Amino acid sequence: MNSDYDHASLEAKWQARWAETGLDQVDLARAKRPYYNLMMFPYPSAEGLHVGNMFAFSGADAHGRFERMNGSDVFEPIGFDAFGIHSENFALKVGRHPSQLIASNVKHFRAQLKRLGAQFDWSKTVDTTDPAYYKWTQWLFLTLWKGGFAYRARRNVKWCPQDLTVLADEQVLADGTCERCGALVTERELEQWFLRITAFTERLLQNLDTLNWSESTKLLQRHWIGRSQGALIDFPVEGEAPLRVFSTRPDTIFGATFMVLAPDHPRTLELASSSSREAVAEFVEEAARRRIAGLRADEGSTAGVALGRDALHPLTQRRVPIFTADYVLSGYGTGAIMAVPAHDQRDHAFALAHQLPVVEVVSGRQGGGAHGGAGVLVNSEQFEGLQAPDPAREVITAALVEAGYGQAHVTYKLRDWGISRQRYWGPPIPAVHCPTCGAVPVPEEDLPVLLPYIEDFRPLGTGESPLARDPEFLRTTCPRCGGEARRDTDVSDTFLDSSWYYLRYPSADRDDVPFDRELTRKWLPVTYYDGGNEHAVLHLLYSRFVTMALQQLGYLDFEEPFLQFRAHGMIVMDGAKMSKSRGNIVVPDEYITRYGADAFRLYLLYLGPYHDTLNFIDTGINGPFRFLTQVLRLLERLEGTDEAHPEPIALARARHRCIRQVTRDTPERKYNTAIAAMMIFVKRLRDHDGPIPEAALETLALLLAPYCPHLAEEIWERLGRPYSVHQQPWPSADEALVAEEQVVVVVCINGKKRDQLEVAAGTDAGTIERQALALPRIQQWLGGRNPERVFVVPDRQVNLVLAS
RNA sequence: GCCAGCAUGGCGGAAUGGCAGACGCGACGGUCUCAAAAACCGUUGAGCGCAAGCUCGUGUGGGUUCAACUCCCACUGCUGGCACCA
Repeated sequence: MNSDYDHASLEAKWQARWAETGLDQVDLARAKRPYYNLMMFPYPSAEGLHVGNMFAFSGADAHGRFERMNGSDVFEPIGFDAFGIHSENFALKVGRHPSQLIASNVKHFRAQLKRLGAQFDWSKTVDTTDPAYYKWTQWLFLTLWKGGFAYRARRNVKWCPQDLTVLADEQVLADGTCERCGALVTERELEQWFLRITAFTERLLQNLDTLNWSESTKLLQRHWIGRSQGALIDFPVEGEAPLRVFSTRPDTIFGATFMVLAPDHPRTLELASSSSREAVAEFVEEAARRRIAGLRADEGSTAGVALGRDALHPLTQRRVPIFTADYVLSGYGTGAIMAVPAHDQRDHAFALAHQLPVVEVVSGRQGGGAHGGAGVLVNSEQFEGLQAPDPAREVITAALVEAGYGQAHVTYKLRDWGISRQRYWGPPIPAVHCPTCGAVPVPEEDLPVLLPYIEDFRPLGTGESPLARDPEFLRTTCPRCGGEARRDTDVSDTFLDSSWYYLRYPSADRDDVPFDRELTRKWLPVTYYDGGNEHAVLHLLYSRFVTMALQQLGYLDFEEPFLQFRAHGMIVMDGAKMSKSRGNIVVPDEYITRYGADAFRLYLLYLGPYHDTLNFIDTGINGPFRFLTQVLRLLERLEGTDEAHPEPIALARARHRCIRQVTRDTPERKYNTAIAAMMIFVKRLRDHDGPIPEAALETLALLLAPYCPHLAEEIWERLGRPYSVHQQPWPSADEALVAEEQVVVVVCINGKKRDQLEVAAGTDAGTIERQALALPRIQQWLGGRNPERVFVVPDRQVNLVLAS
C-alpha cells in the first residue's frame, strides 16, 4: 500500500485526543437539546465484531454525528449483551468457563469498537453480566412480580433423554433430535416464571400506529400479536356441557358438518363414547408422543378419529359428529373447531379422508385460507343472500347471541413471556421457595443475588439449573418466616437483560438506583433507535412491555421506549449470510489495519442503501480508499481565500451542490448517494486548473465528519481551525448558487431523443418550443410536417408528437 | 400455504412519470518506470455503421400515458418473516 495517507497513526492520534478531551462524553444533566442515539448493543461472541456489526455501528454513528453537528446534544452509548445461552453453549463447546471466556470477548470487543472511531460515551457503558447491572435486572423482576406482572405456572420444556438436560429451542434440530447427541427430544413439565405481557396486548397493538418505526417492523409485531376477531360458539351436546369453539367466520356456520377437538383438549377422552374410547385413547397417546418428540404431524395430515358422539348444530339442530385430529391445536382459540369443509382447506382434506359431507355456504370466488371465500350466503336458511364475510358475520353472530349460543370474541397469538432458563449463564432469579410461605421475593436490599462460580456449569440431569449443584447457593432462609428454604435455581432469559438496558445507560454510573428519575425524564424515550430487524419481534416487544409495566407501576412517565426505530440492512457475501460454517466471514480488523477505519466505514456505507441487504465485495474498498487519499492530496494545492483570491464561482457552485446533496441524503440514511456526491465534488476539484480554495476543503472536512471522523478532524486541523470539527455547525447550501444557470433540454419526437438544446434555466415553454422546432436536425426529422401536439417540461424536455 | 420486500451492465448500485446505467469496483488501453507497485489519463450495456448516427435494452406478458425502471393488472424468480392459528 504505497500512499502518503498514513491512516494508522492519524487515526490513533485523533482517538487519543478525543479520549483525552472527553469529546464524546455528554454532560447529561446540563445538556440543552438531548438526543438519545441508541444502537442495539452487541453480543460479545468469540469471533469478535463482524462486518455486519461494523456496518450497523458506522451507519448509526454517522447518524449521531450528523445530529450533533445540527445542534443536538447527542448521547451515544454502547454496551455488551453478554449473558445467554449462546455464550454458554460456546463455552461448553470449547471447554472454558463462560466467566473467563466472556470477559476476554468483551475486552476484544471494546478494542475493536474503539478502533472504529464512533462517538461512544465510554463513561456510560453497560455489561449485562456485571453484578452492578444484573442487580437491577433482578430488581426489575421483583418489581414486576410485586406489581402483579409475574407468576408461576407449569409448562413444558424441551428435554434430551440421553443428555438428561433441558434444551433451548435452537438446540432441537428440524427433525426433532438433539443437536448434540442425536437422541429424539422429549418434553418435560416444569414450574416456571412467566411475565404477563398479555396484560398489554391491545395497547401493544394500538400504540404501533403512533410510533415512527419502519413499517416492516410494525407489521412483524402485528403478526406476532396476531389479533383475530370472531365469535365463540357453543354447540350443545346431549347430556353434556356444550362444546365451545372459536371461529373467525361465524357466517359460514351453516356449512359446519362436523367438529374437531385437539387431541390434548381436556374433553377429548371425556366425550368419547364407550365403544370409541379405546381407539380415541390410543390416538390421543400417539399424538402426544408425536408432539413430545418435537415432531409435528406432517402438514396437511388428516390423521384423526371419531369420538362416537354428536353435537347439535346450534342453528339447524342437525347432528354433527365430533372428531379429534392432529390439525387442531390446543393452544389456540378454544382448542376445538367447527369444521366447514367447503371453505377451509384443512377441513376439506379431513372431510375427504373421512367421507364427511361438504356443504357449500358461500357462493362466489373461493379463497384458500381459513373459511376462505367471499360472496353471498347460500344454503343458509333465513340468511340466504347476505354478503359474506361482511355483513353476514355480524348478523349471524347477533343471531347466535340472541339464541344464547355465542358471543363476539377476539383472540390473540401473543402468549405470556416465559423467562425461566434451567441454565447457568444468566442472572439468578431472585426468588426463594419456602415450604410454608411458597415463592417469596428476595428483599431488595439483598440484591444482587450473585451468580456463583460453578466449575461444572453443564446443565444438570434433573431438569434443574446447574445452580442446584451449589449447596451454599441453594440453601437459604425464608425472608418471610425465617425457616429453611431453597433459592430459585433458574436464571432469567437474556431478553430480560436487554429489555431495559436503554433505561440504564444514562444512569450507568449510579449504584443506588436502576435509573435516575430526572435523567430518565430528560433523556427518554430514546430519540432514535437503530438495529437489526431480527429483533423486530422479541426484543422490541419485550422492551415495550417492560416500559408499559414500569409506567403503570409509577416508575416511568412514558409508555413507549423507542419513539423512532429504523432497521438497518445486513451484509452478505455472495448472496449468503456470513457464517463460520460457510467460511465466508470477513474479519473487519484486517481491513481497518490495511485501509484505516475511515476508509472501511466509508466503504460499508457506500455499498448501497443503509436499510438494504448488501453484498460485501473484497475489492470494493479500493474506491473509498483512493477517494480519501485524493482528498488529502488536495491539501497540497491549498490557497487561502481572500479578496485577492476569491473562490471561483464554478467551484462555489459545485461545493454548494455537494452540501445540498449530503445534507438531504444523510438524515434519510442514503449514505451511499451522499458519499457519491462528495466524490463528484472531489473529482471536480481535482480537475480544477489552479489552487484549491480553502472553502472547498473546509466544506469537505465538515461533510466528511459523520463518515470519516478522523480524516475530517485532520483536515480541519491542517486548515488551522479550532478543535474539534465534530463540534462545528453543519454547513448550509446557498440555494442561489445551487441553481443551474444553463440547462440542457432534450428534444424528442414521439418520445425518442432526436436533439438537444441549451437554454437559460427557467426559460418559458413557448420559447423552448420555438427553439426546438427551429433546430435543423429537428426540421429534418419533421420533414415539413407539423407536430400534432407539443409537450414542454421546462428545464428538461420537449416532446413533439406526430400523427402516426 | 399466508404476509412483506426485492428484480437495472461483468459486479455493488443511481435515477420528484421526462436523456436509464450517476458514483464506485473490475476489465481493457495508455502515461510515468530498466521493471513492477502506487499514481495519473482514456474506454467500458448490446447490436449495426468508415462516420454523422440508427436500432434494441431496467425479470416475463398485458395495460394507462405525449412520455413508464418508476403507475395499474396478471405471472415468474429470489430474500426475509410467520406457519395445521380455525
